[in-house]
Amino acid sequence: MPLTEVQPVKTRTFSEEVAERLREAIRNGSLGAGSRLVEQEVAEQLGVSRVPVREAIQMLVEEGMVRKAPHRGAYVYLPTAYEIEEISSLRVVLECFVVERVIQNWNRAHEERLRSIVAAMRAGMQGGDPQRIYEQDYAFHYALWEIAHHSLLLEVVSGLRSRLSRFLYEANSALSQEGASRHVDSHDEFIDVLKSGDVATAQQEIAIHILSAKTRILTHCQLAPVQSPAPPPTGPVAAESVR
Amino acid sequence: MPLTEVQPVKTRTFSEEVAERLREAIRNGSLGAGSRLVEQEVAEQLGVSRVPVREAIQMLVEEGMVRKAPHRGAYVYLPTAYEIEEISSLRVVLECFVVERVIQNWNRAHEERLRSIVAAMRAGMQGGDPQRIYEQDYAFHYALWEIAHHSLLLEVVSGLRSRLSRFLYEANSALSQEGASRHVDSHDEFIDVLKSGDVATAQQEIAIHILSAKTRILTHCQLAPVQSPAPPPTGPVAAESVR
DNA sequence: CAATCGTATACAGTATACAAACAACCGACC
DNA sequence: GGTCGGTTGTTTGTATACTGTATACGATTG
Repeated sequence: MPLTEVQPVKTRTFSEEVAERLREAIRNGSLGAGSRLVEQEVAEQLGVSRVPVREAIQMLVEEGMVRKAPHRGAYVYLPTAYEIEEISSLRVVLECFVVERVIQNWNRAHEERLRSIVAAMRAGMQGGDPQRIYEQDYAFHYALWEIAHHSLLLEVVSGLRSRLSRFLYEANSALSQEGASRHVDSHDEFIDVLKSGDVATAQQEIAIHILSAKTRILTHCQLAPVQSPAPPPTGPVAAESVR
Repeated sequence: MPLTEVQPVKTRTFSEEVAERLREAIRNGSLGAGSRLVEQEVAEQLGVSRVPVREAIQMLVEEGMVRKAPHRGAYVYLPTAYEIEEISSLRVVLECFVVERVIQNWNRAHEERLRSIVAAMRAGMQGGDPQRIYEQDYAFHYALWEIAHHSLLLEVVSGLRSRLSRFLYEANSALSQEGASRHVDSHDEFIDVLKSGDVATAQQEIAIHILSAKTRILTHCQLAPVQSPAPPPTGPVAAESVR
């Protein structure tokens, strides 16, 4: 018996689960910038022991959302405007590389996949569902990364984007109706460019896409005022309500 | 009191210490590809408990030296030739970006710093010290990354290079006398190009540098034979002598 | 004899307990 | 009054014990 349609049981560890909760809490703002992540507190709130919490925090450190120093603990990190610039400039370089490879690998199936994502995005827009737009925007990029067929590139560039996720969500929510509409349309136009095989134009397009996202973040989101060389926030900022 | 030149006392945790030992063991081959890293065993051999070992292994996973699957443990990973290609192609893209920024920021002090590194490299070559050549080669790149003044770029590109470190050391050791000499000279010539401000040429040079390193690795080092979708090596490959 | 299931064993995942380190506070001494 | 030094509390770092899962091997049945 082949037993198709049967998915393997997802075996997520507590660590991953905790990391997901913390990511969510940071993204939606209930864990604001500077909040200290005290292992004991988080563990009690989520009903697990400190070990999974430690590992979860470590994951967030890798992802750039949290910083920590030995014996001094972890806290939610707020990037500076300069760091947003850094991330975006790297994204431009890497996404241009992605585009180059996508065009090399281009085929009909890829086009359909991308078109359907844009369709879902448009549906979300018409339904007034910013969350869905955000998700489909991510799906679009993720599809491009996969089409590029370069697993390491995917890892790096998706990691970069995840560093912006909490701001992108916020900034895109503030998009006007016409703005969102133009945003969605630009994706369809971008597919046309990919299809035409014009690498230079496609790279220019995606660079504009990334830089406009950066601009939206810089104008709509609160960021750290200056370069912050001081590691920990001195004040005991309460880390309330993780779930 | 400004107290420049004073570095904070580095308070290394056991985790970092263990990670360093494991890295070294992998680099010098005493932990060969496919060796399983059993937490209990490593902990006993190094005289610490399992917790620091877990964290150390996690670090190596981030660095790409080790893979792990839930409930199945960790093992030393041997990249495929394709993955070496992936790493190198990304390095080309990123180092070209580095070069662009280095030229933008170029000044006299930077030139002197790079020249002195090449001088040390040449000394190591004449002294027949391949270890030193390797170190100075790293120092050269690290200096470039710093001059680019882009901390995230530094993080990403240095991480990429660390994935190659164990192979670069091996491949560069096999360099002939004249080969090493040409290698060193090429660094001085590269500084000249940077000084001239010719971005395109500098990018071409560094691309050649990276791709020749790749070729050396592919020809001199043993790599995984095929794409390895099978995560763990089934056989209980003994993990002998970590220290 | 083959295929499948049960059972044992090994090891990662998790919980709890203890020790060490940092930071803040407070008192003493210049 | 300010600085130095001890003292205490909080929090991380580490050790140990326990639980759950995966794999292998042997038992059982057709």
